[in-house]
Amino acid sequence: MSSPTSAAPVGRPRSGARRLPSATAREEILDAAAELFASRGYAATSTRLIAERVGIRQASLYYHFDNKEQILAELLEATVRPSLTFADSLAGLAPAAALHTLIRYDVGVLLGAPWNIGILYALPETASEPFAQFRHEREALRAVYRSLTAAAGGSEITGELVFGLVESVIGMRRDLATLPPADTLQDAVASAALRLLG
Amino acid sequence: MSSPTSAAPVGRPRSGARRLPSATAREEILDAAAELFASRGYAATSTRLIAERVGIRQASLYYHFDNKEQILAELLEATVRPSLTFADSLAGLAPAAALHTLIRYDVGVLLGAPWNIGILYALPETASEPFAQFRHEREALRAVYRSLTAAAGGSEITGELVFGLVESVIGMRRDLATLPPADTLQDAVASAALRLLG
DNA sequence: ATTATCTATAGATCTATAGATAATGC
DNA sequence: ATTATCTATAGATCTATAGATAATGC
Repeated sequence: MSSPTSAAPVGRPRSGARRLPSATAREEILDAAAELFASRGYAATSTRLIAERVGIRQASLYYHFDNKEQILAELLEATVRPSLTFADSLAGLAPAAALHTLIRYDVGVLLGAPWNIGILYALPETASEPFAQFRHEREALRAVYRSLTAAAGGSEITGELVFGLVESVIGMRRDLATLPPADTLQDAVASAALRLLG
Repeated sequence: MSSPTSAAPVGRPRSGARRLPSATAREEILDAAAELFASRGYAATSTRLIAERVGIRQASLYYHFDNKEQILAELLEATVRPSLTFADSLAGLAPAAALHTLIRYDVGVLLGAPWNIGILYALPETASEPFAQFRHEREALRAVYRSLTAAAGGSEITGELVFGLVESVIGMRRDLATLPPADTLQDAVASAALRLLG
C-alpha cells in the first residue's frame, strides 16, 4: 500500500485535521475551492480562504497547483468532461432518443455535483488562456447538442435553445429554495426539449 | 439650461476627454463599468480600471457612487426593471399571448443592452445585501413567468424552464461568434416556449 | 532522499477617505 | 458657495516564491 489513503502519510504533518480523511490533498483543495468559488465567486475567493478550509497554510496550495487559475480550470474540465464522454457513446441511437438520453445524463451531472460548479461556466474569467481546454470541451458538447437537434428535425437556433434549457438547471439549483428530485427534473428537461423540437 | 449636457460644466475640469460627450458622469461610469464587468467579471475589475476608461481618477468615482457594489447594483436593477414593468402591463391578455409578448420583450432587452449585463445575474457576489433589491425584482419577474405558464396549462417545472429558456440568450450572446438578428431570436424563443408548454 | 508541509515575506495590488483645487453660479 | 474633479495616502489585502522543517522510505 503506497496510496494516499494509507495510514501513515508522507511529508511534514499538518497543523489541523483533514477535511475529507479519505481524500488526497489535491482532492481536498478542489472540493474546498469548488464550494467557495460557487458560493462567493472565483475572483472573490482568496487562496488564503481555500487553504483555511482545507486546514493548511496558504503557501502550501502551491505545492499541489501552479496557481489559482489551474484550480478553477481543473474543476471546470472535470464537470464538462463526463457529459462529453457520454455524448460520444451515443453514436448508434436515433437522434431523438440520443438527445433524451444525453439530456438526462447531463442534467444529472449538473445536479449531482457536490457543489453547483456550473455557475462558474458563465464567468468572464474563463475567457483567458488557462481555460482554453475547458472552453474547447464545452463547445464540443454544444456541437453535439446542435447536431442531434438538427438530426431530429430542429432548426439551428433550436439546438442552442436546447443547450440553454439543459444549463438552466444550474440557475434553478442556485435560485430555488427547494428543487424537485433529480430524477423528476432530468425527465422534465429531457421531455421539454423534445416538445421544443415539435 | 442647467442640465448636465449644457456646454459649460460645473466643477473642476477633467484631465482627459469625456467618454460619451452627451452623458452625465454617472452614466459614463455605469457604461464603462458595464463593459468591464461583463467582459472581465465584477471582482476582477478594479475601480482604477473603470476610472481609467471614463477618463477620470480612481478616487473621483466616489463622488458619484458610495462604493463599487453600488455601481453593480444599479446596473443589475436597470436591466431587470424594464421587463418587470412591462410584465405588469400584460394583465388583460390571455396567458399564452401574454407569455409570448413578455418573452419577445424580455429577450429584446437582454439582446439590446449595450453590454451583455445578463452575464452578471449569475454572479455569486449578488447574494449579498446590496443586491437585495435586484434579487427581489428578478424573483418577481420569475414569479410572473411561473404564473403565466401555470395559467397556460404548464406545470411548475415548466415555468422555471421557460424562465431559463429566456435567459439562455445571455449565454448565446456571450458564446456565439455570430448571433441571429434580434427579431428572429425574439420570435424563436417565444415560440419555443409555447411549444414547450405543449 | 523524498515528500508535504511550514514560516516569512516581496511586491503588487485594491478600496475608500482626507483634503486641496479649478471651474461655474449667484 | 457649490460642484466635480484632483493628489496623496492609509490600511488591508492578495498571489506567489524562497527556504526551513518534520515526517516517512530506502
